[in-house]
Amino acid sequence: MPPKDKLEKLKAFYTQLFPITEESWEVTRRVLTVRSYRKGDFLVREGDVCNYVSFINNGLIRVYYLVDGKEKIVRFSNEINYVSDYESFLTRRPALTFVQAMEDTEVVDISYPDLQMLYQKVPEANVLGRMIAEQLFIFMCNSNRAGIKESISERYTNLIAQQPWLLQRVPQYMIASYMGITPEALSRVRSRIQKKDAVLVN
Amino acid sequence: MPPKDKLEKLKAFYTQLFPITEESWEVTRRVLTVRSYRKGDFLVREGDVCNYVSFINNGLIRVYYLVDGKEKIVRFSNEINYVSDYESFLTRRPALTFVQAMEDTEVVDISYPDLQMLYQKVPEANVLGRMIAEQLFIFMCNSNRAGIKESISERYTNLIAQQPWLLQRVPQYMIASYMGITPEALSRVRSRIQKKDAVLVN
DNA sequence: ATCCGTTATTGATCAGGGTTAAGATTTCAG
DNA sequence: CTGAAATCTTAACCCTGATCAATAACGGAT
Repeated sequence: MPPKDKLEKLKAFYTQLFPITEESWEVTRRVLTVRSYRKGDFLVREGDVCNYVSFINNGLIRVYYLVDGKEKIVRFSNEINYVSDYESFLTRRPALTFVQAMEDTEVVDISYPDLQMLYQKVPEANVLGRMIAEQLFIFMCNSNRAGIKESISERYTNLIAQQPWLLQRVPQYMIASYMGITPEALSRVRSRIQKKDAVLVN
Repeated sequence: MPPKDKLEKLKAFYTQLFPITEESWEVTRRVLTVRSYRKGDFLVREGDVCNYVSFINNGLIRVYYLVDGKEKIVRFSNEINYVSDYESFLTRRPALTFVQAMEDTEVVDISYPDLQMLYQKVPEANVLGRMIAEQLFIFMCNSNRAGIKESISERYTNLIAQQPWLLQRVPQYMIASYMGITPEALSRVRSRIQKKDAVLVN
């Protein structure tokens, strides 16, 4: 069982979503594992069946597809968030993504069998599992909509407005990949934005 | 309370996901409503807060964004599936989509407050709610991946392989919209595919 | 059968992002 | 501080799908 101080963030995350009784929490604690990754380590590789859902205590992780030798990033997850190839985790089929630490990262994770056990033994687990799936769904709706309704320069400005830490912690060519364009295209977009800003200032 | 025969498909859908006790089902039945839409009717309009999740007994429904006066279809749902602006439903914020019947359609729906009541009173409801959110998530992963990994002609051939009924029930310009391209572009893709097929036959 | 509105096809041109290549800038280990 | 690797920028050209426009095919109503 992991030490209490490593679980504080996770417990706060939970209780903010749904009140959990002390007994339920004690049952849950027993199946949690603290794990550390170094920058560059893989949590999941394409072809693995993803066996864990990981709550990030600190650090930064990216999820990407490899298409014709090129990385197509689909998600960045940082501290106080979950990360997983949740699709592979749920379906028990080989992952089609890579999940990689971009910084030294500490996570608290739970295995698939342990989570199924919790779903049976701890009633609140189902509520939490439902809410987490719902939040994932809402997040995906948002990023889908960004792809459909926004121009590339709008997407970029919105992205850095919503997740300003990306600019500090993620190289631009990965932000480009996340936006579905090449680094060159993003560079052009940025210079256009800068020129427009300059005009507005004058 | 709706007549039993209108709920058979829904009950079969549920029990296949998770066994539900007769008592729980009786509680659930009481809050279900059968509703009919004519071709062209809207279940949700942009700006409405979506108040229902609807299970489709029969018919066909599309969900789309309106961008610069143009419809961008994001989902087709047919019988034995759910439809809703689930994002608006969950967040209780105005919908950003339109949800419209493409054929005369009969649904069984549940309102937001009734579903919250079920989540509190009927333990299985949380399991079902979790599983439905998980399935939605998996579905979105799949369509995201199609957009990322597949060429347009691959997407088209996969689409009609996976959902052949689309071809019969949906005009091509809407399939194009669903694929994120113009009707003209889809028409050209189709003619290219046909030529290739012809070559293979000879 | 005919008409009209809808849907599908085809062609010409255009625009935006991809590709390639070169150079500039930043980062960081030694 | 220095040099190498990684990252970012800029420019030229290319290619795919968008746009615009005209025509053809289809489908339902009379």
